[in-house]
Amino acid sequence: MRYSQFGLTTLKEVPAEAEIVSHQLMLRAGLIRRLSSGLFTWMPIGLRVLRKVEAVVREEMDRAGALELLMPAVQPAELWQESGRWDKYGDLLLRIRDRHDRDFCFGPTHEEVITDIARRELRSYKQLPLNWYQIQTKFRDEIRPRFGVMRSREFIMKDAYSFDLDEDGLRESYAKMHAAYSAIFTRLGLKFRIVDADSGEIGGSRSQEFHVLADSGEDAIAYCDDDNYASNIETAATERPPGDRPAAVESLEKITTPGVRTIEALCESLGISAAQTLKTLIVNGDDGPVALVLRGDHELNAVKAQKIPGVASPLTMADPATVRQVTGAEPGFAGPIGLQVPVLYDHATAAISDFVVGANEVDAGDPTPGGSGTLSIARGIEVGHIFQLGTNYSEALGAKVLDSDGKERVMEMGCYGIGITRIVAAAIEQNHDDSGIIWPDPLTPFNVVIVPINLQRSDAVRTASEEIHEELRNAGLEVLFDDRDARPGVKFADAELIGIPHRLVVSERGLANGELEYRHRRDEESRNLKREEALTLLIDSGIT
RNA sequence: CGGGGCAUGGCGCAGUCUGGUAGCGCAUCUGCUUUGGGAGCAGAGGGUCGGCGGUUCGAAUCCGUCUGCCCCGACCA
Repeated sequence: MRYSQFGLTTLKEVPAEAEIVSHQLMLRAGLIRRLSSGLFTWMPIGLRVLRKVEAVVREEMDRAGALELLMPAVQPAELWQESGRWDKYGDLLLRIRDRHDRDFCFGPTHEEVITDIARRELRSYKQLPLNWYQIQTKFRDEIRPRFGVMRSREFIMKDAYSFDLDEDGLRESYAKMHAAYSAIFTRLGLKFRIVDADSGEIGGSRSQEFHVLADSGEDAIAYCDDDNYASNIETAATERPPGDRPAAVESLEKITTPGVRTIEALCESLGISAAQTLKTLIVNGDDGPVALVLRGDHELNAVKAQKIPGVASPLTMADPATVRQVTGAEPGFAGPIGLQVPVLYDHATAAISDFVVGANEVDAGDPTPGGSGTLSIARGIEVGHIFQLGTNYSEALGAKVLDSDGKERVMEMGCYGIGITRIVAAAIEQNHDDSGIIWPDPLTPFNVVIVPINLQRSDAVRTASEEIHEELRNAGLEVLFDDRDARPGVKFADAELIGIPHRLVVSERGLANGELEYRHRRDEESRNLKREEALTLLIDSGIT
């Protein structure tokens, strides 16, 4: 591709609307342009990346035996009423009315449609197991779209739905998708974690999320490299539990928990449930710090908390130094015992006894965060989610098959999503430097960029550049040939901004020695290589 | 939806408080020079200052109203 004919415009300055680095770089490198809040156009260079993601996903889904289909983006209200979600889904659902006053929605997900297909198409257990998937544009009317394509309203998702005769089958289908997802994110060159998640409103028994690790991630996840433990840090708010507090049966006892800073880790190491612990949060109050004590499996509700007299509004957490001063311990080991500041207990704590709390002590042997064998907290971007749905939808819509005994059985369903558009942003969050994007090979819009020096004046450079362009293309590489009449600095800067992994500089100086200058986007220095050596390096590098 | 902010040429901004013929940088176009890290000189084009209404001799500027966008929160692939 000739740069002069590619219509690519890059931005030198950072657009004011972009908060996080991936959003900034996607705008600057010309991958996307915003149309309206949460709506983006994928420009040619961005679309190339998007297609790469799709291709990998498609290949691995096909390999796992899933079958691609394409469902309508617009769905009739009746199906959603049948599943009960027309009323339950809320404002996230974009509702549309047609000229006959019939209600539709722009699909935010496709459980209803696929279940409808299944009940029409599937009659016998012999047709199972079956896994249908599609790569589709979804719409969720997000309350607050932000971070560019990371949380947009319109987005592209790969969603798959498995159908099995029984739970064993479902577990097998689920395991296959688990493996396929791992393969996909590995192939895309992304650092990711699989975390146990709450299955949320969709329901079902088992659910795991695939998170690409990035500081800007919206979810906090706790993980341990040693035992593959990982979990999303999630929340639930409750009413005051009924009944009286059971009498304590154990006496106060001090337990040492080196390196254990989170409730999850605590429960794991002690073999208890989070509901049997209390956590103590130090927040800023109107007159100095205040301690808030919650049940360990609960999350602080900031809106409620800041309405409490004495608690500063808006709610802010005390900084680590204050926590140390108030509790005499590192953050993570705070407890309500013996504190000299006001201590407020959430009503849910009133109903439990024999609980575990922080003792405001620090263990000398605390390993550093991220050290091997200890729990770490990272931020992650959720790019995939797999669920064992069970019979929620098949039951509601009556999706049944006959088993080998000729009896009707409601099918067991699983559903499996991957945020295609979000992956592009996540990949950039993980792969960039001060100059711009650094594409992993599987995602890059072009494998190699040719930067000729003095193209307009040097016949030697022009001839050589054209030949190299041709040769690399014939070898199956995607080549961006920067044939613009621009100064070298401009071309270098753009090549780095848009993140092409391999760069070849063609200059008179080099050609005189039969050499090209090669530099990988991650390299500090460039290398002068004999022309054939350079081309062979690219062609043989397996980047096609 | 609650709280905060912004809206001036394609992008980034000044001008608004204190009303008086709209400006800067980048980008774009033309010519000449230049060509290994975002060139120089000369010239050019491009803005009903988000919309509507009001105050005023006069409004980007003051008042009202609507719309859009961004940030914080609940929600979420």
